[in-house]
Amino acid sequence: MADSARRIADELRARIGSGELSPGDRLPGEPALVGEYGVAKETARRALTLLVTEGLAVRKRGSGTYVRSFRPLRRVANKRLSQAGWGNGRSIWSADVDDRELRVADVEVAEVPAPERVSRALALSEGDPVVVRSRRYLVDGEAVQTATSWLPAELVRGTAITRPDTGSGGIYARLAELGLAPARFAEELRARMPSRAETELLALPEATPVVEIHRVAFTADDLAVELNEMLLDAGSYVLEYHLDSQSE
Amino acid sequence: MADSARRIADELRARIGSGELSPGDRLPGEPALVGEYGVAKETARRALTLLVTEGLAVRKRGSGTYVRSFRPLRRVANKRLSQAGWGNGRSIWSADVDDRELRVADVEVAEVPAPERVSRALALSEGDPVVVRSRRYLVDGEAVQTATSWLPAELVRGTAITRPDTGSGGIYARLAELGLAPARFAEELRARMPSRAETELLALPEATPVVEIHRVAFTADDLAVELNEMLLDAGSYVLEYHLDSQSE
DNA sequence: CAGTGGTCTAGACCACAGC
DNA sequence: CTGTGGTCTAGACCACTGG
Repeated sequence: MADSARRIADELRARIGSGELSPGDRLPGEPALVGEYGVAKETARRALTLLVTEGLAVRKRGSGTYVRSFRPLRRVANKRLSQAGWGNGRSIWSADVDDRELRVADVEVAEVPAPERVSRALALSEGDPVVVRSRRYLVDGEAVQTATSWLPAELVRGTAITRPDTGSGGIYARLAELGLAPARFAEELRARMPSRAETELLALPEATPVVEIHRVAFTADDLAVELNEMLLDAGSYVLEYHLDSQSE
Repeated sequence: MADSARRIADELRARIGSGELSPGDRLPGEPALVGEYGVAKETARRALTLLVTEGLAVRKRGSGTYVRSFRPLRRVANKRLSQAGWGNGRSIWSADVDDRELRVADVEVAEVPAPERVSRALALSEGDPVVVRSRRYLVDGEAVQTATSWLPAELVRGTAITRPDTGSGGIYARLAELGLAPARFAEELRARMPSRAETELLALPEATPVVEIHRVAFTADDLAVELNEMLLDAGSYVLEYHLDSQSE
């Protein structure tokens, strides 16, 4: 009788793995498990919680618990290289490549003193003025990513970068016009569980990690011109990188 | 009285955020919370569970619940570029850069028919023979990563690649000797919650995501010579990539 | 409206850590 | 041994979903 919750979860997991239960299907509910296995409601609940924390199921209040589906977007960090000779035999995760479109929402712009981590990344002094641009990206009306860009205010003041609509080509086109075209990027990634606030911001299902990406853009002269802090719903993305050799 | 668990978690989270409780500190236990807040033990437990699922705390059976610490390794995907002019103002997450050493353990080698996803990635036919090399990486005796490499058996049969010890320089040096030096890599990443088996394999704390990396190595002639499937403890890593321009 | 998940209580017994 | 977390029960009430 020990570990009833685990045992029930194991059986349900096996039914998911075997394909008997497909993504989107409704799992047996709490009352059903109470009946089938003769356990208390809280125990049935715990069994379902195990699946939820493994990312295998999502709960829908008032409706049921469902097998989760995974339909990621593909984020290609370096688009140029990706068009070259990589067609040999790739694509491990199939992704709805480009049917769905990223839409930008909730753009906000402000000028503030640089927080410590930002001044460090941009090689400024703490408190130096920076322009902050934050926005969210939606797919099919659902938030999948937030992004906040920080740029040295001295460099971009008076340009379209300080306005919500940066015009055709976006920030990087404007930087290029200033003679500050980004030539290199450094990305740092981390995956972790979201805070409560982040869970609400991205409307994340339970047990969904986030990927935090910090990207610094450098000009050809190695001047740091932008720090972009992104937060991605890990369940919505496959990230792709293409690297030249000597890479390990 | 509504949402007691959430309220208690909020207070504890604030005490962690303010620095009153530091990484490694012991949180008030379940009995303590029962006393302080006048709730049932299960409710106190739920409060702590909230922090655990946010990755802010870890439970130690028979001992207590502790504020979690985050001391990641830095995995630099392209080492060569990283030594160049990136010193301008980097390093958003401080990481114990290179004090700690990755140690390889549990190396296993076998020759098997290629599973579907492997044959696809390597542009083989399903069932074609492949050499599989799997191993785990330990830091301070703790598993932080597993890796499984798949190589076309026709290419590498009879070489050191089919032996546990591949010799100096590893797989890539041996491939180079065969005229199959990797010139490019394609990496695909995904972050997700681990299965139970993966949790045990990597001895993961609760609420720790994993990062799954699939990397295909190509020769200069665009021949796919290796698929490496890696699984990283997300709490142990910061991933770093360096990209040239046109990268978005 | 009935059925679902969401939260909570008060109690029980167990397994493990550390003194 | 005592205190900690780990699991479970039996019941209660609430909030939301969908027909």
